[in-house]
Amino acid sequence: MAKEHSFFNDVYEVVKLIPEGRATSYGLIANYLGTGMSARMVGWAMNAAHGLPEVPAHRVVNRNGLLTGKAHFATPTLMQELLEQEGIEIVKDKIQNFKEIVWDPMKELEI
DNA sequence: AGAGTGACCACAC
DNA sequence: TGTGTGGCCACTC
Repeated sequence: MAKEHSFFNDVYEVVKLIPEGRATSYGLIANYLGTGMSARMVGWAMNAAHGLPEVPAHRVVNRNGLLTGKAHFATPTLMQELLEQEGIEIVKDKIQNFKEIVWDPMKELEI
């Protein structure tokens, strides 16, 4: 454990910065962190983020805006519920206006 | 130390 | 929601 400067920590920091009503994708985070970071690693980090309530993993979806990780939440519907609560429209586990609500750290944080 | 796996992404068919 | 394959890096056995 000893978090130190693991990759996960960086991912968590970015995810925590995601504003309400917005969402981002694994690839965007990976692209933002760059450095050998791959989208799979972001997913892996999220897997470790399971016990971190401070990390809104429900705001992280795949590039299509599809809630691929919903199965990993407490309940399969929890992810959608949380997102809808923030005003995000979801149909069939997919964010409708994803490209409009997407929060790209590379643009928002401007490296 | 080699192989398998993963909450992905991009490309080809 | 099309399906299949390769690639990416870290972790586990």
